[in-house]
Amino acid sequence: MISTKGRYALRVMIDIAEQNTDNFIALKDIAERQGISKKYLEAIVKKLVDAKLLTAVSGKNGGYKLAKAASKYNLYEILKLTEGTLSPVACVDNKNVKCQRKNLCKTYPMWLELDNMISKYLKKRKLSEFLN
Amino acid sequence: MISTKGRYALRVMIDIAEQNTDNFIALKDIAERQGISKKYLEAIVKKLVDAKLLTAVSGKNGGYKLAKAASKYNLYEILKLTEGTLSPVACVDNKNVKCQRKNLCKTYPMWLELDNMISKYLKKRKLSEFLN
DNA sequence: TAATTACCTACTAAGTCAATAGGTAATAGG
DNA sequence: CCTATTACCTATTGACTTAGTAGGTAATTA
Repeated sequence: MISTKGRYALRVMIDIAEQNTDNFIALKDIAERQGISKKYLEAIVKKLVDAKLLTAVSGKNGGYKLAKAASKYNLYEILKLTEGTLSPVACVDNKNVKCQRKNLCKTYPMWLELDNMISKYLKKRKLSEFLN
Repeated sequence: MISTKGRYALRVMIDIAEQNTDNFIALKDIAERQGISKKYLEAIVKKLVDAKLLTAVSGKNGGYKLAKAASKYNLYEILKLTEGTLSPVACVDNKNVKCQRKNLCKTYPMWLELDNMISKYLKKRKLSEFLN
C-alpha cells in the first residue's frame, strides 16, 4: 500500500507544477492549498530535494521549484523515493536478498513479473498528465 | 506490500495441492514442511476455511483439503482474503469511501487503473501453475 | 478412553505511520 | 545591520500493524 508519504509527495509535485512560475514556492503555501500539515511535509519534501527532484532555496522568497519539466518526471521515481520500496514482496526488492528459498521458490517468478508490471506502469505515467 | 499472511496462505495452498491425495492434511505436517510456526498458521488457515477455500475436519486423521480443483483457484481470492486489501491506495478499495477529494482528485483514475491491472493479473494466475 | 486434530481467546515485542514540538541555519528586503 | 521569512534538523509520541507465542477447549477417530 502506498502511504501518505508517497501520495503527499505526488500532490506536492503536482501543486508546484501547477503554479507554472519560475519563482520558488513556499511549503507553507503548498501545505495550505493541499490541507496537509506543513511540518509533516517537510520530511517528505526533504527526500525530493536530496534526490534532486526539487530545487530548494532558504530565506525570504525561498521555497521549492521543479528541477526539470513536469513531463520529464514519472510517478515511479517520485513514489519510489518517498515509499522506499514499491515491490509487492520484499524478495523482489534488489536490496533485500535475505530469502533462502528464493531459488526453489515457486512463486518468485510470479512476484517478479507483478513487480515489473507495476514499475513499468508507474514509469510510463508522467507528472505532466496530472496538471490542470 | 503482501505480508506473511498472504504469502504463507499461498504456500499452504500449494503444499496441500501438491500432496495430491484425498486425505485431510494436518497443519502440523504443513508447518513442518514449510518451516513456519504452526500456531501462526492456524489464524491464517482459519480465514481460508471460513471462506470455504479449504475444508477442515477435526480429530484424528483430520486436517485440511482443497474445496475444489487447484486449477479453479486464482491468486487473487487467496491473497485478498488473507491480506484484507490488495489495493495500492485505500480510496480505490470499495469499502473505504472516506476520501472527500475523490471527485476532484487528479490521481484517482490512475490509482484505479493500477488497482485493476494488479487484480486482473492475480485473477489470471491459477494455483495449479505453482505445483511440482 | 486416549490420542490427535482443529478451533478459540488473549497477549506481546518490535516496527511503522502520521504526525507534532521546538528549535537552527540561510537568505532577501528594508 | 536587522528582521522577517524560509528551509532544514533532531527528537518524541500515540495509535496501529505485524508476526508471532501461550494456553487452553471442542471434535473426531482408533
